[in-house]
Amino acid sequence: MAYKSSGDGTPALAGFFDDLVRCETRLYNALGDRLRERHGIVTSQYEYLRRLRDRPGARVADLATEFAIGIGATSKGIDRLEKRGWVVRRPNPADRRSSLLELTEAGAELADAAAETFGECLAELMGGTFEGERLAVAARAMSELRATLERERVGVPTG
Amino acid sequence: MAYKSSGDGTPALAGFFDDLVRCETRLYNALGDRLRERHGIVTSQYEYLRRLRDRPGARVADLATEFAIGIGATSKGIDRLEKRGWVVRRPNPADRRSSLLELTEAGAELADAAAETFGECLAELMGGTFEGERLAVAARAMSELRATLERERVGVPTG
DNA sequence: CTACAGTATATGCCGTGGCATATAAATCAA
DNA sequence: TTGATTTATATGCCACGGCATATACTGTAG
Repeated sequence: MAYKSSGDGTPALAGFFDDLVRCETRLYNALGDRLRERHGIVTSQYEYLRRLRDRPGARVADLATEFAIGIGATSKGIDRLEKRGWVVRRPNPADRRSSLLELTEAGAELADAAAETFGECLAELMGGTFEGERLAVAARAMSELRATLERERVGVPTG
Repeated sequence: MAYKSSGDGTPALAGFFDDLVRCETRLYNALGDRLRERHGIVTSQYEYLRRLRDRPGARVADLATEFAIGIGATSKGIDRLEKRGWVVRRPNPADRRSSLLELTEAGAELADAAAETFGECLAELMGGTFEGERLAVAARAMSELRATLERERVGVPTG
């Protein structure tokens, strides 16, 4: 009878969600502060760059699906990176409606430098609390939750 | 030598952070969809209402600190709830610069109804993956990480 | 009491995302 | 082929948060 699923407001799940949101907010803010001061980008931009560095040739829709944000927002996000000279849209030979996205040389260099900052900062922020067994357990849980949410297409914005 | 703290990009922490952000985004979106259709509010507004229901008399700055968002944003968020008749700013007898925030009767009813929706939805979304021991372990980890981040005032916006 | 530093909040401008819609291209039906 | 439908993206309008600043008030030094 532990962990009732309703009626009592599922306090365990609600508490977990609350902690999840607060951790995400603070980490995202803190990483953004550091990335901004060192590289002039924010966390969401770092995520685009890293994704395109690791797997070039993605389409706008691929990024939108992965980040669970809208396609319009993704298109505008790529516009901003393109204007700054870090990303290029190359024609997609298989489908002229879409483009294949790639980092420019400057974009690749920025992605590498920002990844270094990102890793350092994350280690500073979480290294003390999260290491070894605790990190492994929490990471596995979040990974499986993520897989479930993605499989069921939970929380995908409209456009 | 496991879990190096830099150079290799701290893959374990980076992967965990990535999963954390994706889970948060999808859950926040999905809860917002449901709350919007049933009650005409979004997740962030639910969070204000629940907080004020559970602990009335908070000031704007108290909410900003708890949610790790700016004071300006919090003030505007409360404006919107006040315009809809769910929250009132009462004069603070101890300090005329600030107000004490309370739910109206309509606000309290909404908070209760929305909490029911919120709990149900969360159970649908996470109940399968997260129960029993796994939930307990992940919840403890996130709770301690949150406590650390709050203690060290990580990721607090400027204004 | 007065001046001044500090605090709490409100407001303006900007960037970013959601949603609706527009446009172009691919796909399908006949 | 032609027209209808679907798909992929771009764009416009709105809501919301960050940051800078303005305003009102508090506390303190003299």
